[in-house]
Amino acid sequence: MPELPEVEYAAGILRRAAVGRTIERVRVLHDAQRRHLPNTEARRLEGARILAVERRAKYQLVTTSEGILLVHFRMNGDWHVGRTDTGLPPHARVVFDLDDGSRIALTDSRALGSIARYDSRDDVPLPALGPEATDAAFSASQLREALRTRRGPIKPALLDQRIVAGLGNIYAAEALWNARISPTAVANRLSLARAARLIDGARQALADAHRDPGRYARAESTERLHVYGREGEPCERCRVAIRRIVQAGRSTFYCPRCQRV
DNA sequence: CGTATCCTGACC
DNA sequence: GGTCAGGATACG
Repeated sequence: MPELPEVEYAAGILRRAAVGRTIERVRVLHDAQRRHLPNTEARRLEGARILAVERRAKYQLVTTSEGILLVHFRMNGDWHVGRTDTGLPPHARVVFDLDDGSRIALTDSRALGSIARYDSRDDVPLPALGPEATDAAFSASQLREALRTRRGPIKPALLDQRIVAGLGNIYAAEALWNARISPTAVANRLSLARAARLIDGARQALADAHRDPGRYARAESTERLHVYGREGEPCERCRVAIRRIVQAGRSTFYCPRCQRV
């Protein structure tokens, strides 16, 4: 489920459901999760009050009276909000029962996501992150500077959160289609004009998603995507067949005609 | 830079 | 049975 717009949406769900509440019970239901949040850590959270929920890139930071939780959904994570008197949702990995009878569960079929607790904000091991694509201060010259040492293709560089925070595999492809730039273009040879187009393209892709946050949960999942998952379909702009290639082990979809190197 | 890895599930 | 999946990281 999660790229940045989905994480933003999920963080809002969590904030509304949990801020101001006290955690009564924590269960960690999967070995992979237990590595991030051992039972001793989980127990420390019982009785903690949830004070704030913030998002940075695809991370969620949950401030509690007993430390900070660093949450990452990875490929499949999501929050499920329900009641403590009902059954657990499928793939519930970490479950928080709150004092108002509500229940927050991290659901994550692949169990690649994580929740970890740290004593204070300074202890949270957030990696180096570039500016958010949606940050109005993020400029073409900044992007060029960040790409200065990248001699490889632009698309894998866009997935590097140190360059731009928040773009994932889908929106990186969509951003490049919007900007009419080939995913194989050499990153550090991007002109200033193309860097500007790419930022606009990324903002457009994220804005399109923002208008429709629950999209991935529904059947028409790729309905509003221009290239992702559309191998063989005609490009909306030029009708040439969308192509799929693999870069850095990930699928890249693009139009070979209107996305030029 | 690319590749393997952490996991499970869906699909061929 | 094999392949693929929206992420990030440790490695070579």
